[in-house]
Amino acid sequence: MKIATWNVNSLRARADRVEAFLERHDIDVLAIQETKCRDENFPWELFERAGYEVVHNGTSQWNGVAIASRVGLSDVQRGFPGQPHFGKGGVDPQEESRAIGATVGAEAADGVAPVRLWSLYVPNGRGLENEHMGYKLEWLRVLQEHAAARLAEDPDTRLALTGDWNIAPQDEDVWDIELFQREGYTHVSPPERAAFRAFEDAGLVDVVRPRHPGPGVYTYWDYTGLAFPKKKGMRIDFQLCSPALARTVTDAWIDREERKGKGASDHAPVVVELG
DNA sequence: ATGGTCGCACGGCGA
Repeated sequence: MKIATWNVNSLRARADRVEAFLERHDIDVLAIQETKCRDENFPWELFERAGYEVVHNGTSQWNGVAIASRVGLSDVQRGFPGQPHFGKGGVDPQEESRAIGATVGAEAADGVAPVRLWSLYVPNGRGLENEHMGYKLEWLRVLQEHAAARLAEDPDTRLALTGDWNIAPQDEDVWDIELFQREGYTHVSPPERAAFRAFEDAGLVDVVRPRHPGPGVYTYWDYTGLAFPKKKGMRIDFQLCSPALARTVTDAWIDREERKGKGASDHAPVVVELG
């Protein structure tokens, strides 16, 4: 079973690319971030045509997460328990469309057991002193508690937290760490990295890094300033797997080719294969 | 080349 996660930066703008990606790599399950649409604008027919069930959490033109599967899709959760809300200046806090969970793989033809999968779009943080940063850290804290509790109640759980984490956990995960530290950039700050490490401390495993160690291995390149050809990228998209699931991973990789050419998302898909 | 990159509510904001 092949599971991919991909921040598509608008599903409608990327519809042809998404369809071609699913076919090219024979993807069974796709966790999508930044659909950038509400349900009424969601391209349902794309997935129907391609033979996938799909579920979506999209409440505005921002954010939006989805899971598409051709091997079963059940027990959908829109948002995780206690997911923090955000309102500018604390006014009218809303739950943003940044998380959707579902069980996939119950109908896997290869006999692979079901997986509890989350498609996550972690808040950006925007600046070290910005109110979005506190929101980001709290959002991650509650998500980590949820994942750790699931692992504690069932150490054999097959859980995957996938998506755009908006954190570069290691110095080698950005093209110039000295620049990032000098300028006080987000994504590399100690509190953000501690928030990410807490997931690893709970037992979740980045199954891609051991197979594709850095430096220079990225999942995101800014649209501006020719960042992609200049190799100025960041590794911020991850598939974190519970120990029981990580043990069954047979391959994992980043589809850097997908970042090439006209009409690419600024993120590359991250693919994991389970045996 | 006085810009520079995309996406979304068409235009200022988010990344």
